[in-house]
Amino acid sequence: MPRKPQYDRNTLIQQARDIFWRQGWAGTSLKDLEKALDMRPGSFYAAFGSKDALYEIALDKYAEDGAARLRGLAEQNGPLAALVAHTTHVVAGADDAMKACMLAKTFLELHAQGHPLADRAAVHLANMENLFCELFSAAQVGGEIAKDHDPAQLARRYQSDLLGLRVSAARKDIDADALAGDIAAGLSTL
Amino acid sequence: MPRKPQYDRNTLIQQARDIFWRQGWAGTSLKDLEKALDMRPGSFYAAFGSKDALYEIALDKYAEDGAARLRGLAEQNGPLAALVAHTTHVVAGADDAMKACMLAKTFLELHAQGHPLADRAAVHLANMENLFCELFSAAQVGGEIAKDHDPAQLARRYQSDLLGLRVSAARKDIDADALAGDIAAGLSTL
DNA sequence: GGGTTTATTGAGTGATCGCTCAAGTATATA
DNA sequence: TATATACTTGAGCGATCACTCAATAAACCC
Repeated sequence: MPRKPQYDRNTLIQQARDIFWRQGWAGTSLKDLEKALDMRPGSFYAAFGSKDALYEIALDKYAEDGAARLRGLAEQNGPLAALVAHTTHVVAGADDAMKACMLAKTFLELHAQGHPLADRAAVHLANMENLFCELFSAAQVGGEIAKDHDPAQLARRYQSDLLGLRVSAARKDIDADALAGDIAAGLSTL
Repeated sequence: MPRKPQYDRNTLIQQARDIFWRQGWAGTSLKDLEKALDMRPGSFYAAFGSKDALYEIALDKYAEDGAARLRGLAEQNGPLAALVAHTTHVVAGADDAMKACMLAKTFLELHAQGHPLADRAAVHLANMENLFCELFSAAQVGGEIAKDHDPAQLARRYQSDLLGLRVSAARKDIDADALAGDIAAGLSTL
């Protein structure tokens, strides 16, 4: 009976994630999305419901992919090496505007308006901080870092450092690799 | 002959700076400004020319006031103590959304659009980084920190840490004072 | 192939955006 | 008090915003 959609939903979500990530919430119009996804308004709203709904899907995908990637690194190379590798990886992309964290950008843009997406971004940030905490704990258990540190404190500080790095990395007058190296070096002295 | 304006221009700029700082560029409509400044459109455009022009004035004031404050701290307490005090001061305000740096918020929001205000914010960030560099240099000359550091590297790292701190401080689930303490403590071990 | 179901199209909705301008008002000098 | 010179007002401009919906086209089952 039915007719199947022409598009691949997952691809569309990835494209939407990238354009939202780069341009932000207010900076991305429906015209931008229609152009990037090659969809007409009717199809768009049939598929996703609203701009906000798609943003939420894209934000969730961003957070899930990031966490999954770090978990994969930890399984392969151990917790501390994963954190070190993660530090340099997050600023390795080509697009400057996408070096900054989408969660941070979303939170900063929408927090003052009380927008639900800001709360959701904050939850994702907290989850990521918890993952960092787990990895620091595991690194302690494995003897990679000294026992006299509080993993939660290390996680809070590391996430803050990462956010700063990723804001700085979006600037073209900052040597992001050197800055990432400084932060990664700090991890190795724990 | 003429008639003097009812408002105090400097006060208006401060109010505009605060609302832009909190709500961002796209998040602040002319209606918001008219309400906050108690001005009708005609007066607004006679006084400032455009929303962008006022944002630029507000951004410049933000940057100048911040730099002047830090310079004052350095003259009173010396360069290193100034940096330590600055760290805790920037996250001491009451409004969460104004704990994040206005320069960073502006840059992140407008960079991808190629908006001139993003470039201006980046210049202000670079100027602030240079001021940090001067203070680290002075701290070295004064023997407050070891000689084997590169002041420019310290400045880059410190600014990045500050930006991360100020993003984190906007979240209500983060202990900003503790995080600021961690960063300030790091300064004292140099 | 006929009938059903769903995807797709694109003109068009009301609301809001930043902004203009002619008319009115207040203050200074003469 | 008369006149000149601003400042202030607010209705309303065209453009763009996110979004809707009736009409059309395509793919499936029988």
